[in-house]
Amino acid sequence: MAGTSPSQQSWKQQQASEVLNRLTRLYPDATCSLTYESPVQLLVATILSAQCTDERVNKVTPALFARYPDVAALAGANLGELEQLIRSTGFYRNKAKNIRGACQMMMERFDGQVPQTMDALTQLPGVARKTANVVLAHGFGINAGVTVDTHVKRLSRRLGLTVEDNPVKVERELMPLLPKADWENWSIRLIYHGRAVCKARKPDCGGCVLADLCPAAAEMG
DNA sequence: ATCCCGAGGG
DNA sequence: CCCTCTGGAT
Repeated sequence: MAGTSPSQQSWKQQQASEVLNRLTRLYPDATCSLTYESPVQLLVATILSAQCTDERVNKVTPALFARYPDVAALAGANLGELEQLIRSTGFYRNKAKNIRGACQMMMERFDGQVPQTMDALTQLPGVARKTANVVLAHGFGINAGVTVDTHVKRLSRRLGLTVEDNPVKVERELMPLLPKADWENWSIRLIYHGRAVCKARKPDCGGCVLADLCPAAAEMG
């Protein structure tokens, strides 16, 4: 909603800044934890990461990329074989169809390359803003938006920065709170912290460096 | 709002 | 059993 007062917005900016400062000290070397060697491999790994841990994605991608290493190979993949290679990541029928379909579209419309704009990337099947933001930021160094996955949404809500549930609305609220150069730093470190401390089910507020400034910490413990 | 979907934890 | 994991399309 557009009912945010200037003082509330100012508080959110300071909150976001302090959160990022502390998490940067805690996770100084945080990076994308998916294994890949090219933009298309990053795109495929990111599609596979939907509702699945990156650790599990990294278990299937070595064999997957050995068999289908690039856009052309993936565009011509046998669908059943592709499904079996990625089966353990879940949603494997949709993911296989989307991976092959995205690579076929890249062959036909994008010169066999992974496109480098939000508009083009989100035309690919199985690619919306979250996946596109990851590819743009880590594959090409382009800060197009804030990557909002399940962790970023959960922590941003707990920290009092948004009450939205829709990831696109969460992203729209987060973007003005941070300098563009910090957008991906924000997402990466919230993901790290969400995995290790601020877990969905049983958050470890007692061991959290953000507890004193987190509105949700008092209620949880 | 619902579906896709497997694996691991509690 | 239930919930969660770097979502997206219908």
